[in-house]
Amino acid sequence: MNQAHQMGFKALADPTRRGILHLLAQQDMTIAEVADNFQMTRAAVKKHLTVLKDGDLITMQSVGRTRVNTLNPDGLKQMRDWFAYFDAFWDDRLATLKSEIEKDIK
Amino acid sequence: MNQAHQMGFKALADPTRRGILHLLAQQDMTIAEVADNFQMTRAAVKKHLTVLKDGDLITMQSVGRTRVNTLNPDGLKQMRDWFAYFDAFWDDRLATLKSEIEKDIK
DNA sequence: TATAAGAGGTACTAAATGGTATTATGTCAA
DNA sequence: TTGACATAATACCATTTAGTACCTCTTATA
Repeated sequence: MNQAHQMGFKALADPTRRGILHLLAQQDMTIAEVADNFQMTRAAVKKHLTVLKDGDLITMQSVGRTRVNTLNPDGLKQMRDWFAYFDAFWDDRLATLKSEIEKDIK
Repeated sequence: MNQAHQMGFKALADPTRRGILHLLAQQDMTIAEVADNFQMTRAAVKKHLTVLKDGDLITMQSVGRTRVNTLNPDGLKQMRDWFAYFDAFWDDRLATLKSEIEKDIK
């Protein structure tokens, strides 16, 4: 359950990888095309893509001799859903009520 | 902008820290109380709390000789909102449409 | 008031993990 | 077969994590 989020959150913890996700949100890209958008070697970019794949945030598909990387909406959605645990706090009125109750208890 | 998320995502990348957030969602806790819920030293837990604070996910308030840690809903909300960038993908119909269009292009 | 105990803060260290570059090897289409 | 693309292995350096030890500050009490 919570363990499923570990790879995903680790993948999101790097700014380069979040940048890659933004790129792939625009269009699918090969490794070389992704690498063109960053000042680092293709090998380094490839490892970031592997981390994103392990985090289930993208998928890879071989097309001829290239490999196309595609955003995985399901994986991203699962990450977003982790925050649902805190839904009770989003509503300011509920949060205020909660803190008032806690004050009374003390 | 995006930089603001860096500390937050780094804070969420650790399972212990996510566990701490779940604890604090139940009730505010001192450092010692948080540490009682994990099999690691108080010093280690304290460091995790500092990371969470730097990520704006919790707040700390000194009360006498104790320090009370409180969940920061605003910080969590900002993290969740990062995913809004991908809103176009949540809707399965849009995603399907997108992939169909791409097929046509190829 | 003096002092001991409790809570927290920090510096230092060691181990583990992560990021990148380099180099070498493999694969496939023109 | 050549060149573009991809993968694998290695090495080096930076960062992260957790533990130990010692420090300050607050509170309680002899």
